[in-house]
Amino acid sequence: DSNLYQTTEDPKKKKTFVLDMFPYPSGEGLHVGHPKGYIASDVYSRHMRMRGNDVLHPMGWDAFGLPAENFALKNKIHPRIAVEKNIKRFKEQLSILGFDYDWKREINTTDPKYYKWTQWIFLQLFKKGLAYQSDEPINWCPSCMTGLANEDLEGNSCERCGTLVEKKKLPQWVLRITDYADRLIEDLKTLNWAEHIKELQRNWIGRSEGHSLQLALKVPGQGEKHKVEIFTTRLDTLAGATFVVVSPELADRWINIGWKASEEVKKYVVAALKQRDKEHVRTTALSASVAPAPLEKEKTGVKTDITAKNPLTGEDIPVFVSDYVLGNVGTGAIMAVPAHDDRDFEFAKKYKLPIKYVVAPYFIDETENSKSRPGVEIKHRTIGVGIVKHWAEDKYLMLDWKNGWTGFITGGVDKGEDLADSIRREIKEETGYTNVRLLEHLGGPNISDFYAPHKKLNQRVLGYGMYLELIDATRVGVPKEELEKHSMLWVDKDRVLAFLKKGSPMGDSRYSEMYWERLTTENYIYSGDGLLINSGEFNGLSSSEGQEAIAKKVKAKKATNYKLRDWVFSRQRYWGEPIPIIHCVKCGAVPVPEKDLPVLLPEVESYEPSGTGESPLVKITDWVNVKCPECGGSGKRETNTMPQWAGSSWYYLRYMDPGCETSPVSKKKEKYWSPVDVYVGGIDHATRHLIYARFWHKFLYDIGTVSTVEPFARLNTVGFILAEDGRKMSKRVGNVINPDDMVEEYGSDAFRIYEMFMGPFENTIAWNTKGVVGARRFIERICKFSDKIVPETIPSLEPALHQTIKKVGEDIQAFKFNTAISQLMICLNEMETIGSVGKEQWKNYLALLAPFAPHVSEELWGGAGGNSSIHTSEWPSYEESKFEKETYVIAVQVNGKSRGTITLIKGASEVEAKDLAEADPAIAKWLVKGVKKVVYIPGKVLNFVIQS
RNA sequence: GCCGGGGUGGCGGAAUGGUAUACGCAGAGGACUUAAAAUCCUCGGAGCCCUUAUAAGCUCGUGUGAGUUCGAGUCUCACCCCCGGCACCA
Repeated sequence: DSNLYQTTEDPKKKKTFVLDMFPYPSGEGLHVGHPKGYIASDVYSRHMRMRGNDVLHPMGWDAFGLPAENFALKNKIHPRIAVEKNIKRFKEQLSILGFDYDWKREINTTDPKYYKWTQWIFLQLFKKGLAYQSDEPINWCPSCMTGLANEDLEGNSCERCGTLVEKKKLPQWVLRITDYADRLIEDLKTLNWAEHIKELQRNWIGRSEGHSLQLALKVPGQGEKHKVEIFTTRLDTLAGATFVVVSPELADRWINIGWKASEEVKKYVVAALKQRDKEHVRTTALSASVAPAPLEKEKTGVKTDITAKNPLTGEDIPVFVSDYVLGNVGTGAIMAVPAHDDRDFEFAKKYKLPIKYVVAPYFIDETENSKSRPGVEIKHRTIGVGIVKHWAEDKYLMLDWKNGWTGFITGGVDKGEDLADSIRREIKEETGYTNVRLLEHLGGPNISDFYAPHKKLNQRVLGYGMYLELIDATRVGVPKEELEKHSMLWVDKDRVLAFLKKGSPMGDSRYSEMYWERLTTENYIYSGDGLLINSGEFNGLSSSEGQEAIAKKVKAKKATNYKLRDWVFSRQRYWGEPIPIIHCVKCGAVPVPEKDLPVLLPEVESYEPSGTGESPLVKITDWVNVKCPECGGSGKRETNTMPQWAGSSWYYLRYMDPGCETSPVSKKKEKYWSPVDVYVGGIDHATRHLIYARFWHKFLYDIGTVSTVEPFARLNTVGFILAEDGRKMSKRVGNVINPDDMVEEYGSDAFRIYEMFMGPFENTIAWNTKGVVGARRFIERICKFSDKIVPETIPSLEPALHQTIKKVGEDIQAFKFNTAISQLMICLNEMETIGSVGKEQWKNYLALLAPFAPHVSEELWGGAGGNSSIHTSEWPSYEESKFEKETYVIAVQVNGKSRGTITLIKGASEVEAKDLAEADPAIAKWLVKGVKKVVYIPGKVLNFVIQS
C-alpha cells in the first residue's frame, strides 16, 4: 500500500507539486484544527493523481528552534530525543487519517545532511555581501533569552511567550532582505494568492515613495557649512514647512561629531534615548482581548539653536529635537508642515509655531449645468462662508433658498475688504442681524471650479470658512428683494449636515460640508491632495504636479523608504543550525570552507541559554577553538545559531531531490518539479515564513540554483477551527477536541468529509460534533446503497451523475470542497430516489468520492469488482450532452416576478413553452393587460413583459 | 487614520444577471417499536386575507438608500455595520 503513493517522474506527464506547511513536531499533540489543511492537500493530490499527473506530495519536520527547545527544557530531555519522540507520535496521528504522503522523501531540518545545505545557503549569502555583522541594538526577549527579528514580535512583545522585549546591543548576523524589497512587492503580481495575503506582505514591506532633500543649516559658531537630509512623501507642501524636527538618535550623532548643543537639548536626547531602549519604538496592548490603547503619547521636544533654510521660501526655520520622529525611519529628520500633517500640527500647537496653509482642497462640480465649460473665461473670486451660531441656543443660521437649496450665509469679498467685514455685511444684508462676533477662522481655504450660467462664466472660487456668533437679537429690516429669494432658518446642530447633503442646484456644496466638518472635528487637519496656494510660482498646480515642479526647483531626489528591516539572523540558543563562520583576529569573519560543511551542532552537557547574550555553545571550548581557514592562526567559531525560519526557507526544494549530495537540489529535479503548484497552510505565516522563503528563493534564483523567481505559484490558506463554544481551542480552557477520539468514534473518512464540508476552506468556523455525525450518516447511506447495483446503466441517473463529475472535479481544483461534497450528497439523494444504480455509474461515483473518503471508497470499489486500487483508477469524464433531463421545470415570470412554473420536454421550443404557460390559468390571469414582449432563456426562465 | 475582506434562515453556508435560502446541522410532525435509540417519510423566511383548520391566493423579503435591466443576493453609486492587517513610517 505504501508503494501506491510513491512519487513518479515521467517527463511526458504533467506534474503537480502539492505542499503542506510542515509542522513543528511539538509535544502538544494535534487538535482537530491541525489536520484540516493536510486533508485538503491530500484530497487535491489524490485528485490530481487520478487525473494522470505525476504528483509530489511530501511531508517533513521543522524541528529546530525555540518551541522544540523549550519543550525539551521543560521536560528535561535532550531536544533531539524529544523531537524524535514527537515525530513518531505525529506520524501515527497522520497515518490514521489516511494521507497519501510519499514517506521516502521525508525531511527533517535537524538532520545534518539537511542543514548542511541550510549552512551552504548562508555562505552564499555571505559571499554576496547579503549577510553582514552589526551591533545595532536588537530586540531581546528576556524570557526566551535570545535576540529576535522584527517579524518575531507581536507589537512590542515576543510572539512566542508574550514577554515585553527589550533593546540590547549585541553583535548580530543580519541578512540584507531590504535589497529584495522591491522585487518582493513587484512579483506578488504574478502569484495566484488571495489579495488580502498579498496586501499583508505589501503592508509589512511598507514601501513609500517620496523625495529626499538637503536643507542648509545655520549652526551658531559653525557658519552655514552643514546640511540635513530629510525624507518626505509630500514635497508639494514644502512652502508650508515652518520648522524641522530631528530624531533623538540623529541629534545624538550630531552631538558626537561636535555639535555644542545646549544642556537642555542634551538632557532631552539622553532621556529620549533611554526611554526608547526601555520601551522600544512601539507600544501595544498586552492582551488581545483589550482594545489597543491609543499609541500617540503627548508630543515632547526641545528647540535647538540651529536653524534650517526652507529652500522654497528662503526663510530660516527653527530646528527641534523630538521623539515623535523615529531614528530608523527615512533619514531620521523631517520637514514639519503643521497645516497638513496631524502630528506636526499637534507639535506646532503645543510650541506655538506658525501654521501656513499651502494646499487647498479642490472641488470640481461635475453636474451637467454647473460643469466648467472649456474655452470659457475663468473668473477668480474670493468668498466667505459664515457659520453663525445663535446667541442663546445651540442652533445655526441657514438660508432656505426658494430654489430648494439650504446653506450657510455666503458672500463675495469686495476689493480692499477684510474677510470678516464682508461676512458681517452679508449677514446684515440677508438676515438683518448686526451684532456679530467672529470666533475663529476655519482653517485654510477651499477651491471650487464650476460654471455660472447666469454670468456665462467659469468660476474658480477661493472660499474661506468662518465661525461667528450673534451677541444678541438686534436686527434691522431686510430688503424686500432679499426676502423674496430666501427665508431664514435656525437649524439644530444635528440637522445641519442633512440640509447640506441635499446639495445645491447652483453649484457645489461640498465645501460647506467641509467647513462644518472642520468646526465639529477637534484638531481638523487637511492632509489630502489639492491645489497649491501660498507657494509663489507653484500656486494653482495640483499636489502631484507641484511635487514634480518643486523637486526640480530645489533639487530634491526621488527616494523610497521601507518599513521592512534587515533580518536579524542570530539566536543565542542551542537548538539551531550553527552559523558557519570562523572569527579570526587577523582575517575577521571567515566562512567555513564548503568542503567542511556541515558544521555539526556539538553535543553539550547543558544546553540551557545563558541569558547573558552568549550562546550555550561558547562553553564548548574544543568546538569553539579552531584554526583560521585562511591564515592558519587561531580562530573561534561563531557560536550563535540560526533562527527557526532558516530551515523552513528552502525545505520545499529538498523534497524535489532529498538525497542530492552536490547542492540543495539538482538542476534536473528542480526544473521538473518547480514551482510548488499549490501551497497549503495557515495565514499566520504570511509575514514571516512566506516573506523569508520568497527572499531566499529569489537569492537562489540569482545564483542559478533554482529556475523560477517565485517558489509558491498558488497559496491556499486554511481557516482555523474554533472550539464548539466559539472560542479558541486551548488546553487551559479545556475545550480541545482530539482528532484521535473523533476518528475512533466516527471513522477517519467521516472526519475528513466533515472537515471539508463544514464551510469554505479559508473560513474560521466553530467545530460541531453533530456535523461529524451527519458526515458519518452520509457514508453509511452510501454503504447501504451498494446492494442496489444493477448491471445495466440507469439512463435517468445520467444527468445527475455527469453534472456531479463536472462539479466535483472543478470544485476540488478550486479548493471548494464544501460544494463538491454537497454535490456528492445531491447525487446520492438522486440515486436513492431512483432506487438503483448501474455498475459503471456506481464505480464512477465511488471514484469521485475516493479523494475525500479513501478507505470506504476503496472497500466498496473492491465489492463492485474494481480491479487494483481505486486510487490509481482514472478520474471519470463527463459529457455535457448528458446534463439535460427528459423533462425539466422552468420558471414563468410576469414583469420579472415569479408567477408559476411549467414542465417542458427536452428540446421544447419557445412557442411550445409560451403556449404551455398561457394555458395555465394561474399564469394567464396576469396576462390580461396584454403581452408587450416575451423574454425566453432556454432552460432557465420565460418572462412575459406586460403593460404596467 | 490607511489598506484588505465581508454582511443571505435558529446555525455552517449555496446560488455563470434568471423560481433566493441548494447541501448539511438543529427543530416540528408522522411511521416503525412495549419503549427509547437508530432508521425512514413529511414540513420549516416574515406578514396579510379567508377559514374550525388547512390548502390556494396576495404583499414584503439577501445590512440601508438610490440607479441600470424584461429581470439584481449578483452590476453601478452613496451610506451603515462587522472582521483582519499595518500604524507617531514623515
